[in-house]
Amino acid sequence: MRRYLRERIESCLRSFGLPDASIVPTFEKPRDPAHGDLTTNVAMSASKIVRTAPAVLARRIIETLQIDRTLVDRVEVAGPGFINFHFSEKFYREQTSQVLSLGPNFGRIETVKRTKTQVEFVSANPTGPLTVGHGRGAVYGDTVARLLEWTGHEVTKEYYFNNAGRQMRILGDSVRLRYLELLGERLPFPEDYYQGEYIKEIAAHLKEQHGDKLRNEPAEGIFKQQAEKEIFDDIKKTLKRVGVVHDVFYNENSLYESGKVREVIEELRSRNLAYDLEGAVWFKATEFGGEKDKVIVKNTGEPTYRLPDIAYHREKLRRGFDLVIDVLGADHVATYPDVLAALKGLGYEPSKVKVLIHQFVTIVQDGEVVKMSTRKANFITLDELIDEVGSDVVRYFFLMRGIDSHLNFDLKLAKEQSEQNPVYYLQYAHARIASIIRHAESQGVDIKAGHDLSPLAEPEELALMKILAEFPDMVESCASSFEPHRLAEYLHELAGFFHKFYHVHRVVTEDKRLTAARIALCLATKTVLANGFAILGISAPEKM
RNA sequence: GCGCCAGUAGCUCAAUUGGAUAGAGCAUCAGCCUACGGAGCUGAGGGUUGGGGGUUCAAAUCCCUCCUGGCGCACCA
Repeated sequence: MRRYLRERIESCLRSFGLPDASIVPTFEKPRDPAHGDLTTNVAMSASKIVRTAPAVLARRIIETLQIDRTLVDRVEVAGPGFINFHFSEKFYREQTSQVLSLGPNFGRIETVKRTKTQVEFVSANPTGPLTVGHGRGAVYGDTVARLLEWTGHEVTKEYYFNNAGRQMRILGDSVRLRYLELLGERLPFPEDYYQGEYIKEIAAHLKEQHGDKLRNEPAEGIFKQQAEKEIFDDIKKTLKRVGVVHDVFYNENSLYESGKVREVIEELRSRNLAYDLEGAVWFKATEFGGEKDKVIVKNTGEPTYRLPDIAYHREKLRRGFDLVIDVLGADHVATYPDVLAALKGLGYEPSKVKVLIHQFVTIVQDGEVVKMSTRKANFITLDELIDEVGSDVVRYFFLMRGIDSHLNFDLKLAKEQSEQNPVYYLQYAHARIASIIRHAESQGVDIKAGHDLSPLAEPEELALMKILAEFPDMVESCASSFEPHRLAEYLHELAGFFHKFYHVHRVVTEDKRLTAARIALCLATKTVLANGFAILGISAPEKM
């Protein structure tokens, strides 16, 4: 509909002698329903170019405008120069029919050429269980991936990790020390080692399998391997519990083994973007507006994290992705400008990389803020959270808010209120519809009969049909702005419109025509709810 | 000191990305069950959008400045 109106108005502007693309009309849904179904401010933004008062220009536009009057009832100029469009009931009935005929695909954009897109998220190294903070990134990244899949992207969900390096060495040694403790040795356990219980469990498994034969094994051998394996298994299991499954696990080590890291250094050197100083290799970040140059290889010969990050992102673009999305926590804000700068320096298009940063989750338990640190193991794990409130609540809770805001997660409250969590408001609407349909069937109503929607004319029915029609635009706009929380809000509103409709009107009555029409409306609502839930990754219960 | 994010109702957060009278959920108060699910519906109170300046037809939204909180500012990841 937006596209149609835009095209009509553009042709109208052309007839006034305005060059193409000098003004692109945009539409929005007015806050106040009295202002119509869609509104445009085109007359206000064009008034300067045409040197005409906005209201006068708006009037000229609607006089010239040629549109299908069976779809649009009324066009009017209002306020300082808005042009408001009031759609016809026929239009909304057609949209609702669309929902029914497209079913689970309503809202999906089918394009001939799908954009090849990668979403990288979670990417926590296997040093411990996922925290609630990881959970936010996991659920958010996954939902962005789902939104993109719905809007013409071919999506690869990727997890980048590193099982080498200092932290993993410490992890292996932590397990070794716990293992030796189990063998009865009394050894000091360093404070900066991994304190969590899970380390002891891994050590216990090793003792079960190998007895005391590992007494003289080095930390980096079997201890580290076992730790990595068990922890990674747990991470994947946890992710799966909240519906997150990655397509690719990309190991940083492969970038060294294939020589990709070395290539990057050499290429940067040959482009005069890297130089040696005090035994280290530096990247000229200042060439790209950075504050200072950055070390990419330490004087020990070891690369900093920056270098493989650059190599990895270069590989992403080489792999042919048109759009690369990185979901990062706020603690990584400082890292990506260097990567983007290096990509540019290497001749790649940095605008293909979109970095989405989510703010931290603050856990509040018993009125106290719990600081999270994997090493100190005083965190609430994502797994524990799922145990407490369930996957649907976890996902919805994380998705309800914009990623820019700090998320205050009062654990006690989440546990106590899980019965009346906002997500139930949505799911209840779905279950209620399912129940109505069961009831209708028991009364002998043919659910699959054709849908003649013309008996629907009550305000609550029209309001419901209107909001159903907005779903595709909503999905598209949430996908392009990477903002799932707006979809969550939309679904909340939709559920509200349904509850109101239900409260005022009885669906199954003696009037067969009306019953059939209202059942169709119910089915359409159920479909849109279910489609929205599918994007958010929450279940659509038939019963609760 | 510098950079990024935020500051909106008692609390947690929205606000169609610059639009018309700033909205929801909890919480508080007052109502609604003889028929399809009351996990619902209706209504009330609650605001100088952190402060101040600016930009324009229009600012919670953009710019400047100050205040407060979070996260960063490694030859850690």
